[in-house]
Amino acid sequence: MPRAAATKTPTRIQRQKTRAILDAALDVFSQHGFRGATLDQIADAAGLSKPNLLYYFESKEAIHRTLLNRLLDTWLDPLRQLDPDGEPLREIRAYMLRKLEMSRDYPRESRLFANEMLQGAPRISDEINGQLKALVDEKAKVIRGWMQAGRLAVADPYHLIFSIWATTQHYADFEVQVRGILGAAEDGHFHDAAQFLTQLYTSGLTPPEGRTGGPS
Amino acid sequence: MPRAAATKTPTRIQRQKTRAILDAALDVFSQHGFRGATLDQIADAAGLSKPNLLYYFESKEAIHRTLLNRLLDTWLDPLRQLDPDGEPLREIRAYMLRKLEMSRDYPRESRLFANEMLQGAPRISDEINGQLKALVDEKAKVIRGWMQAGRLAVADPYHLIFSIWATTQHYADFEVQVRGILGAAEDGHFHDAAQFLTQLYTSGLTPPEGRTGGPS
DNA sequence: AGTCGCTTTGACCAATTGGTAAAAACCACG
DNA sequence: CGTGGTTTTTACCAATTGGTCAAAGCGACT
Repeated sequence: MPRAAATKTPTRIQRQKTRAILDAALDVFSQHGFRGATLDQIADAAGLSKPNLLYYFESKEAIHRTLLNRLLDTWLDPLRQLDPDGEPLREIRAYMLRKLEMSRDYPRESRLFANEMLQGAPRISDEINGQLKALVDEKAKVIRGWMQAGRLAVADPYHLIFSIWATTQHYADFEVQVRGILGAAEDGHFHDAAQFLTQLYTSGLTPPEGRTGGPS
Repeated sequence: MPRAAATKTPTRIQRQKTRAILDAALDVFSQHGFRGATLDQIADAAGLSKPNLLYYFESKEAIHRTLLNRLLDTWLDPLRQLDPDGEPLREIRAYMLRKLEMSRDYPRESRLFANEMLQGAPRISDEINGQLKALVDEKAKVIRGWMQAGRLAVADPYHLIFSIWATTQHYADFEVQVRGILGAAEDGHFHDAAQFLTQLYTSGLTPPEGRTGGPS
């Protein structure tokens, strides 16, 4: 029984079922939050009986914890890729677009995260005050460096990052609202969003006049 | 018994208790969502017994419905105030600031709304496709008018509105995250946010060159 | 074919959940 | 100070919830 910390080699069935469970759980948790989700719902969605589900995961919380842990890694990746040696404006825009793509490709993950935040991040606050804060601090420093070098309009780098998070995740988290107002679109309006946000951040961050640092 | 549609004059006690219940319910629902909230939690927070609570409201859903109805009204107010006859850039900025103030002063309402969206808006989709859409359509047309008159940089007005919603509500909905990264501040960093967003939208929406419409 | 370990099931539990019924307590008003 | 309506409590309920347990089923390998 895999219930006590991975027994050596996970069987093919084990990997397969675990994946099905996590996928189903992502559906349910991202929609209803931790408290609002039930094991029966998850088991149903995964095509298993509840006891069978609990054969693969110790508890409801264990499933949720697993999801959150996996999430944070991929979630922070776009920011990690922000290159201190790149061209500032291009880097910011590319970061924003990567986040937007994440919202498009992983909306459930975005909503899972949002749900956790709304609840006061009871099971993820450590990571927020740890990993996440550290990474944001680091990148904020990079951005501030660019600004001080005159290669980017001066603005608070933290709030800049927040605004990128907010605007991009909005299309996943508030998808229903967007669809309600703009109607259903094949790509969920991500193309238009990308264009709008590119423009907003381009004109919002282009430095006023002469470039200090760049080549010619 | 007030349980069957308001009996004429609501007693002082009735008004008082109903308010306490709604306030407590706002706390609980905004944190845990509809499914995740329990009547016991709400009753506790309101300082009542569960049966006593159910003396004032028919059901859990009735409480939630009441909250959502009241919410939508105040929620759309900032947008309603957007004045077609005002100075475009000032109007947009003022709207953004009003929304930001709402996030600061009514964070629970913001989270209640967010929770409902995350769940797919099962009990509010009518209003979204009705009232909300109508208002947004109307104001988007106003904004597009400003853009076509050269009084505002050209951009998709819908996505502009979405970005304002996203950036401002972020400070309420993701408050834990903001606090985790920036530390606790008296005003929850709303001053800095206001400054950043003002700058972003000002430079992002200022029309490129000659003003067409305005007085000299 | 047998068997050993992995997987699944059915029956079950205690706690919690939304909600009810009726009696008791309270309160304003004549 | 009593009385009629309002408010609150006590005692319940059936359904759902997260979770357990032992028995049954299954599958790969000898």
